[in-house]
Amino acid sequence: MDITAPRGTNDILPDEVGLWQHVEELVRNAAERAGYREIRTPIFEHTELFERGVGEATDIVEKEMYTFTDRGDRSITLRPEGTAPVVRALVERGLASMSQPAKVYYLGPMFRYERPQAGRYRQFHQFGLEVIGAPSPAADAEVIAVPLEVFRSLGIQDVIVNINSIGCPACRPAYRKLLQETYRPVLGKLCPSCVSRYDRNPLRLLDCKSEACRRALPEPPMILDILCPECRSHFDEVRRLLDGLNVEYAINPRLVRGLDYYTRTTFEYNVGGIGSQDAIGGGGRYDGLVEEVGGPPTPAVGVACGLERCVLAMRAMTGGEEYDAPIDIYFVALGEAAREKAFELAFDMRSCGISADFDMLDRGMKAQMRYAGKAGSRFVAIIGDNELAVESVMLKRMATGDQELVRQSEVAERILEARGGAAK
RNA sequence: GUGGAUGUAGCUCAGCUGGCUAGAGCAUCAGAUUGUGGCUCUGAGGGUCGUGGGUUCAAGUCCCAUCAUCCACCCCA
Repeated sequence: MDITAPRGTNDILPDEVGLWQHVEELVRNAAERAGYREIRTPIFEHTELFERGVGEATDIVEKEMYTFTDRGDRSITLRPEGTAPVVRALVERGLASMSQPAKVYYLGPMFRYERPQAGRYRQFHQFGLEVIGAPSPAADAEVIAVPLEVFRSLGIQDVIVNINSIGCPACRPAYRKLLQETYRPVLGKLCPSCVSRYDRNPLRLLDCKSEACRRALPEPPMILDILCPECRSHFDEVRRLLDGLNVEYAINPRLVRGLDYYTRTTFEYNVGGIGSQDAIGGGGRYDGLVEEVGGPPTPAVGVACGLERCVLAMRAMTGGEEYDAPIDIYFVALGEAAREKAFELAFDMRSCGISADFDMLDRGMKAQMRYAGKAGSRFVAIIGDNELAVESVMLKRMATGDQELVRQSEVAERILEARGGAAK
């Protein structure tokens, strides 16, 4: 076997796809219950969108994008995140004429050229929510709280919510300057990446995990202490709303996120048991992004959550198995004429809304029965010369083993009846 | 991009300090009185031992490179 899946990609095989569909369904339910409507944007965009939107100095743009030149000599990039494309789509398609705020959700693959490890892949999936056109703290609080409902419904326990505010263009520059002043004396002791961040984005020094930096860095001033009055009250109000929902969270003044577009609220969800990539989601407010992408000045907030990490967390908690889709009836045919009849009957069943299958390998009865059993078939209909002669079928209920002769014209009715009577 | 570990059938693994035709369990397929699944028994198919070099009379077993996986750093979902 010399042709394999590209590094960092995964195949979701039929045995596990049920779990994924289950997760996706709960995501959609929660989002739509909260008034979000789905939006689907292209998998690739002009590179410039991410350079401007996500930020030139971010790791994502600097070294993680799948960028290529297409045959028309355009620079194209596989989307590394969902927010910039969503904003671009809404701005381009007439955000101004849409009812405000625009509340949308998305669900799909993202691409980042990173070194793969548990919970980190080059093609991965995210779902996200965006509220565009709402300055209110209620939007921040909602966007933080809705994914928590998804996590709960998935059985993911003990999610830690970290929140912070990183200020706005009115108060952040002063904070940056203050940070640079406090760090200047120890510049020589910092790790190389911190030295380079010192000028470009000193906020990032706050969350450096390197031991050396941890020791060298003096206790930094906290931005929460010097937020402008507007940012301060916005943050307090977000907290008050979360308290009202009984959402537990930790205020983490060191929480800085790696995308340049954030303003004010930032937050992250963490869980244990899935390895070092323990952030299952994160987001924040991005009041400047719409304008950056060419729209009118518009406040906005959003979240994004990693589905692979959610699935990992589910498996860590419960095992997350058992999402098979058993079929209703399997036709076991003996002989040429019976096979033809089974084929037709299977299609009859399907047109009645019943899931039905039949053997197409010309196998013996035993093999057909085994296949039906493994497929989780609720009923098996056996057709041989005896049944053909009386236009019937030997209908067997697999769970009990009971069987009886049923006219072919009445099989569908029987199945529907049995299904209606059952729990589901 | 950096460091560490690992890489034998579809899956989980065994294979001692290099030595004959490379094994097990599970899975798959086929049989076990001729028309009946899940249990049991029997048998079969399936591996250029990740790939490419090298050392050696001889390499799955040693060395180098490369690719991949996992873990940590980094970053984030």
